[in-house]
Amino acid sequence: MSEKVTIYDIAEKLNITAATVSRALNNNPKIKEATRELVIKTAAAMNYKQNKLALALKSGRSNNIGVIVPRIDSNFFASVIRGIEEELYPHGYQVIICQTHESIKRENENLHTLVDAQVDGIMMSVTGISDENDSAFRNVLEKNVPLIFFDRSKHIDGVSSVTINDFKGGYLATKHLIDEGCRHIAHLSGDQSLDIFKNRFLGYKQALLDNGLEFNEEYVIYVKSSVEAGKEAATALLALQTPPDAIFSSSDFAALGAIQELQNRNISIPNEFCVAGFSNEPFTKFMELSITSVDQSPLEMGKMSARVFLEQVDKTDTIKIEKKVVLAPELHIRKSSTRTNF
Amino acid sequence: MSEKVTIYDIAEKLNITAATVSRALNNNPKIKEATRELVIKTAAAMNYKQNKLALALKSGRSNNIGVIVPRIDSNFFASVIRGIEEELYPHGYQVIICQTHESIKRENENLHTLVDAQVDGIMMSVTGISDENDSAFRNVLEKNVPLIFFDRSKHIDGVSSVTINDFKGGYLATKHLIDEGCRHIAHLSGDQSLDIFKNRFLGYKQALLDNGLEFNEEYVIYVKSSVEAGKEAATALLALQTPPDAIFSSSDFAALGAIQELQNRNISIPNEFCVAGFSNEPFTKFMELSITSVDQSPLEMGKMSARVFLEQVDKTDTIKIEKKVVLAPELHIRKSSTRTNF
DNA sequence: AATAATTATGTAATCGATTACACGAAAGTA
DNA sequence: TACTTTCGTGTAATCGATTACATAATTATT
Repeated sequence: MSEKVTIYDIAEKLNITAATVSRALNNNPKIKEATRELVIKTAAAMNYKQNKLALALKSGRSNNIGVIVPRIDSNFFASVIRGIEEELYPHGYQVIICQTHESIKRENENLHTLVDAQVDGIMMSVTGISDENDSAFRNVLEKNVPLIFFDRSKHIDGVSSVTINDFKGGYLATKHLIDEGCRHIAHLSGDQSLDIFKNRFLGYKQALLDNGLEFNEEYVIYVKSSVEAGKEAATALLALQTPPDAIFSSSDFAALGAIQELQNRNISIPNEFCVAGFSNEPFTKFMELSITSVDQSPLEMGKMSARVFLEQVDKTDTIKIEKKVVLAPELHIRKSSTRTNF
Repeated sequence: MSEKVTIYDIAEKLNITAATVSRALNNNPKIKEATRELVIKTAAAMNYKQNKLALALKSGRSNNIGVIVPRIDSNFFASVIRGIEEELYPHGYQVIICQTHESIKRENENLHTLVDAQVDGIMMSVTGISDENDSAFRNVLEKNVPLIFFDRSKHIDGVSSVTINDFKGGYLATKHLIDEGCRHIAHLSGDQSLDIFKNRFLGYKQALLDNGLEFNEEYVIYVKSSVEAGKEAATALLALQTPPDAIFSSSDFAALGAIQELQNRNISIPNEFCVAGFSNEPFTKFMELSITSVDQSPLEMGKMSARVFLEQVDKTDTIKIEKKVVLAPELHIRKSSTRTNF
């Protein structure tokens, strides 16, 4: 019942060769129409299924693509993957997922494993901890496997990327807080080895300067993306001689933590204090005190990454294409920063 | 630079045959120690990488497993996948993900594609819309591919499953609402073709009966898992002659919608009305009015599914193993249902 | 020293599909 | 009729690794 039917079985039954069967099934124009029909009919009758592994070995293409993310159970990464899968599904690619848990070692292992498995492309969000050793990336490129960074990117020749304009995102959020009347705006940033955090920070800074506000080193705190870290940061900021009256956080989770801490101290949001986050996590709009946040359009980012991959694959691999797509961030203004509503 | 090194290249360089190289690399005991060392050293020097596709073709095992879920961008499914990936990583399996978007057609396509790609196992959460045609599942089993259902399961011979005790989850949540003094408890259920919803419903019903409360057909509403559906359901319930004083929802999203609707009508939670949800989505504990919910331990569910798979793979495939693992649900009691705190 | 037993390696088939090349048959041309 | 094209199919190599079987080389046994 479970015996596999091969083109040889079909060939034997029809008294022809496997080559003819193969050609008939692949719509090779050199095959007589009658033969083609007969083969196709017989193949269907015998429940023939092409052996993808044999095809992969012969062609060197596995029809799999690999996706590497820090972790999959975050709404952002899961949404990007959703976008990738949906865009690639009609093209017959399967998506293999790998998690790094922010470990460089794991990232390198995943890169090697994917190359060894002969995936046709790799899309990834790099892990934070900077590593001078680019050998794993180089290995990918040397094997001519298209590599695309999304969101968290690195500057490596030959690698395309799909990111959002984090500078603009930081700028928009900060400008909005200024417009709401905040004058002492603090910033929760993240791992500075990642461009995304550096750029959000720079956008924040520029918005301050463009609007005649002083940039204050003390107002910048580097945190992990967690509720707890946000609480601690808020505590630290409130202990300053001149505490801020707003926070722009590079992480929605840290923003939530800060809000919780502020509320514990009976500081009224948004009247006394405004908060804006980044990523537009689903919970930001669910909260009773909904949280203003910068949307990164993860679904679109995933689809775009997939499209960039499709453009690169099958191209004459002599010409290296390096495409940089930058998506526009979108500020979602909500209660945590809307004084005009009150 | 990117030419692939094969065992033939190594063999040629050492003036031996590929068979010897293969045996040396696979620690075959029949190989002279000196030869083995020489081969291994040379392989490393030449930067040899085993061609996984060739191995897969020869062995019939791809070292890939497939995971099919309705969608990946839900915290629950993403967490299960995380668990699967983490458990399988040390064993060298790669995880291919597929989404059905609740479409039977898509589910069947995914099943066939995965079988065609010769995955070594499939783990999935079935899609709701019931389908009498089990041929896609049968195809998987006929090909001797281990199949494991998690969370949303179906009764099919030869298929193992990892679920939680949904009956108990429904019972616990309802009992808790009763203990808080609620006497008219409504229930938001889901697609009745899925066991998970039926069982949560049955648990709810049994808790009512065990505690001398009447089961009222009018109090049961079938909703989609969305905020909007929860709002509509709450509206409908409040329009009843005797409106309920509590809701046990099979979905956290619907529970949230109901809460929002109740708050809009200035109904005080939990004093006048209690609400409990299901799934323990991250946002339930983030809310200012945190939501009581039943936890399904998705990470553990994923890991357990992976373990069941590992037990089944490599077993003499004459003996069909069918394992049913039922995890215990855990009720997380929060503000939305805790009158004693007030 | 002759034979048996053991050990290490080579030969060739296999997994299933694709495809360059060869060749016979049919059709077209002079 | 004889010769060139065209068409359809067969032959056999290939992708890269594994492995049953055969054989050569070495060691053990009497």
